[in-house]
Amino acid sequence: MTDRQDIHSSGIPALCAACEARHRGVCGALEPAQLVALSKTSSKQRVQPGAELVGDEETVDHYSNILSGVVKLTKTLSDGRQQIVGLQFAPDFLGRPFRSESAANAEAATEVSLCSFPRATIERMLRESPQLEHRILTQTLKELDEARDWMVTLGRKTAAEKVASFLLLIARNIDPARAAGAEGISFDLPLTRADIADFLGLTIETVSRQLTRLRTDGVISIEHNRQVFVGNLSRLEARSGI
Amino acid sequence: MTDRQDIHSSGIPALCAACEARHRGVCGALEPAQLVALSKTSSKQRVQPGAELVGDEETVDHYSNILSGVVKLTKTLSDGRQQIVGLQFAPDFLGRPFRSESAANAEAATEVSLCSFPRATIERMLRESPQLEHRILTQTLKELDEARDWMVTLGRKTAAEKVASFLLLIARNIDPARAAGAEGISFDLPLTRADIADFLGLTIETVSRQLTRLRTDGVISIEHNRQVFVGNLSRLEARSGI
DNA sequence: CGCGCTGTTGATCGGGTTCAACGCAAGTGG
DNA sequence: CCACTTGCGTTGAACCCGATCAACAGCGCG
Repeated sequence: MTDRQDIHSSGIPALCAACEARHRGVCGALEPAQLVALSKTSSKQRVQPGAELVGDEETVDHYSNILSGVVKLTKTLSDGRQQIVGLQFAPDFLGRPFRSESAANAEAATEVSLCSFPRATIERMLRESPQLEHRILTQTLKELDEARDWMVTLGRKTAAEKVASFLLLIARNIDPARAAGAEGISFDLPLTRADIADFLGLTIETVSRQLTRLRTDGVISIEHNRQVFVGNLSRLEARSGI
Repeated sequence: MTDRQDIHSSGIPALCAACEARHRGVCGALEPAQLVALSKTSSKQRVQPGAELVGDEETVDHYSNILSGVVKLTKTLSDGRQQIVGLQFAPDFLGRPFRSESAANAEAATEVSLCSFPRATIERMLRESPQLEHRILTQTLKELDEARDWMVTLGRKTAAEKVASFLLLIARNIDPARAAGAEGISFDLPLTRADIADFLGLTIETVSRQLTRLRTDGVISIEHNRQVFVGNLSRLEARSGI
C-alpha cells in the first residue's frame, strides 16, 4: 500500500485533476502512474437522455465512470415488458467486469457525462491492481444490497409505498446530505413517468395517480412535472412501508 | 500466480480433501498453506431446516461455505411482510464481506451443512490473497446478475410466469447438467409453499393454484407435495415469460 | 384418537391494470 | 402568428388478476 498523499502531488493528469471519480470513484484506487496510463486512453463524453450506452447482449468494448447524470439499467422480456433493474449515479463505475456480454441494457436517463476507457486497459489494470478490484467489489456489493432492497419493494409493497420509496431513493442519491437532515428538500426527478413505472413494476397511470395522491395529501408538491419538493421527509418515510 | 497443480498435491487438510468448496467454491483460490491455516479454525456443522444462520442486523462473527442444502436470504418489513431476496446453493460463500452487520436474514431452507470460519480469519486472508477476493467478486457479480433477473420476475411477470420461472430456477440449480438437456427432470422443491410465496412476492394460495394449474395442464407432476417431475422443460420455459 | 402443520380449493373482494379521453407545453411549418 | 402535431402527463370507467377470508384434506405425531 503506497502513501495516499502522493495522490495529491503532481503527476495527476489534467483530465483527472478535478474529477470526482478520482476521489469517490474507482480511480481513487489508482496510483499516479496508473492514472496517467489510463488517462491516455480515456475520453470524456456527454450524451443526451435516451442514448443507449450499452446494448443488451451486445459485446462490451469499453467501461466508463459516470461523472454526472443518471444511468438506468433495463431488462426487457420478449413481449416488450420492461423492468429497470438498477440506477447508477456519479461516480459509479459502469460496466460488467469479467464478461464480454452485458446482462442488461444501459441507457442515459438524464444528460450524462462519462469518462470511458477501452475494455482491455481496465482488465489489465484489474489484473495488476488488487486495490482497483477491491473498489469494484465494494461497488458491486453496494449494488447487490440495493438490488435486494428493491426486491422487497417490488415483491411486497403496495403501489403507494413503491412510489414513496422511489422518491426517497432519488432524494437520497441526488442530495445525500440534505436527505439525511430533517428539513425540506427539493430535487428534479431524473426519470419520466414511464421510467418510474418500469422501475416500480407499475403502469404510468398508477404512478401518476399515486403522485397526485401524495400531492393532494400535502406530502409533496410538484412543479413542471419533474421538480419535487418534500416538506417533511419523515412523512414520506411513513408512507414508504419501511 | 502459483501452479494450480500443487492444489492436488499433498498438504491438503483432511477436512478439505473431499470438499466441493475447494474445487468450485472460494477455497479453490487458496494455496495449500492457506488452506491449512484456514482449516485450523474452521468447523463443519449440519443444521436443520428453519435454523437461523445469520440474524438480520446482527453482528456477523463468522462466514461459511455452503457444502450442501439451500439457504434463503430474507428481508422483512416492519409489519411482517417478508421477501426472499436470494437463494444460495453449494458451494456458495455465505456472508457479507466488509460489513459487520448483515443486511438480510439467512436461514436454512433445507437441511444444510456448512463449513464456517471466524470473521477475522477470512478478512485477514482477503487482505493477503487477491485471488480470494477475486473469487468473492465473481460470486458477488453472479448474485447481482441473479438478483436483477429476479427483479424482472417480481416486477413484470404474472403469477403463472413467476411460478414457472421459479421451477426452472430450482431445476437449474439442483441439477444443472440435466436441466441443460432436453429430456425430463425431477427434483425436490427445497422450499415450502410459504417460502415460494415469499420468494415470488405472492401468497401461498396463489402459488398452490398455479402449481395445480401446471399439474392439470400436464406440464409437471407432483408427488408428496415436494417432488416435482418436469417431462418437457421447454414447455415450462414457454410459460416462464422469457 | 385428537392435534398441529402444510397444502388445497372455493367464494368474494379490491388494488392495479387496461382502455380511453383529455390537458398542456414544446416544437414545426405554413 | 397561428394551426397542427407530437410527447408527456393526468383523469375517469370498467375489468380482472391476485389477495383475502374461510373451509377442508392429508399426514405425521404425541
